[in-house]
Amino acid sequence: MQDLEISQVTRRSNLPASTLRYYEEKGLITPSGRRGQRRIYDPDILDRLAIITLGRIAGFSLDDIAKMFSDDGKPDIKRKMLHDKADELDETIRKLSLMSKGLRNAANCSAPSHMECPKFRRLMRAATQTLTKPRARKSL
Amino acid sequence: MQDLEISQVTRRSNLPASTLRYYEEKGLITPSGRRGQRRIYDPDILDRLAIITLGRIAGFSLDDIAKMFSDDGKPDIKRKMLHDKADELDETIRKLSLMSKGLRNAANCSAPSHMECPKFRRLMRAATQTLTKPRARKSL
DNA sequence: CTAAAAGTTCAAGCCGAGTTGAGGTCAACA
DNA sequence: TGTTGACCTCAACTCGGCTTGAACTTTTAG
Repeated sequence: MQDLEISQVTRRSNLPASTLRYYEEKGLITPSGRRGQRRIYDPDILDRLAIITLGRIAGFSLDDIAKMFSDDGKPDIKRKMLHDKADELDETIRKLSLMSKGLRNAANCSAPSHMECPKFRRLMRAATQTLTKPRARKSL
Repeated sequence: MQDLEISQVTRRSNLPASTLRYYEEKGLITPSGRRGQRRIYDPDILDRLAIITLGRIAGFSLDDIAKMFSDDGKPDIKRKMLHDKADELDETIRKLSLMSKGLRNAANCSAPSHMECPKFRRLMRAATQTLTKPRARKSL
């Protein structure tokens, strides 16, 4: 049997069943059918879940991710959206790199209070000169 | 006058006063004093807020950020923590880069349903092969 | 002197992203 | 045959990170 039960999906996606049901409720995924009352999934679901998870890591909201999937009329709109998301991401990456650099710097700096290290502070100020949209997170 | 009123801080940090008070309550910042009942801040606060904001962008929780600031006994513990955070960040950056690449790819792909583009899917599966801690976000 | 603007506290509310729990169903196996 | 375990629904709860609102107190400009 090709199709997956929810337990298989949870095992292979590393997401709890409650999350899968929640994603379904939000319209992010759809089981390919039911066997009795039980959901059955096409193996494709795993790719989709991977994309969703990655999107979450990237800081997108579930709604944003849903939009990326949606076939909303004009494909051009979607293309543009995807590009925009990518741009957003690149900007975030830029900042994260600075942050990482800053953290390592602070770790190696011998200033009395590490976080007050002048080098570090310079980096940080530079990094925040373009204000963006961060995202709050919960561990997965 | 060297010291800043809360309104100056909000203007220069781009954070609402309510957030500043909230950060204070959480122990992330401390006003240098009060003039009457009103908080006054040392200009240094701006660096600190920049760091906090950047940390948030990077996906750290306020608690994590507080720990980065804290002078918890052994400086070695902190050094290690900072390095660990930086590593975490680098891993996130790696994934974000993949995601960005994937998005641009999908945007340019002419597969009927972009998100189902095989190239994209391959990228995504690759990207999630190491499962990490993402973070949920709110716009700032 | 007075009225508006800018602050303050404190409790309650909001949102996203799930998680938890009570109570029910169903299939399989000893 | 019955009990176990995997699944189901639905509502309620949690948690982090703020925001909002009511009620009150300065500060400052005219």
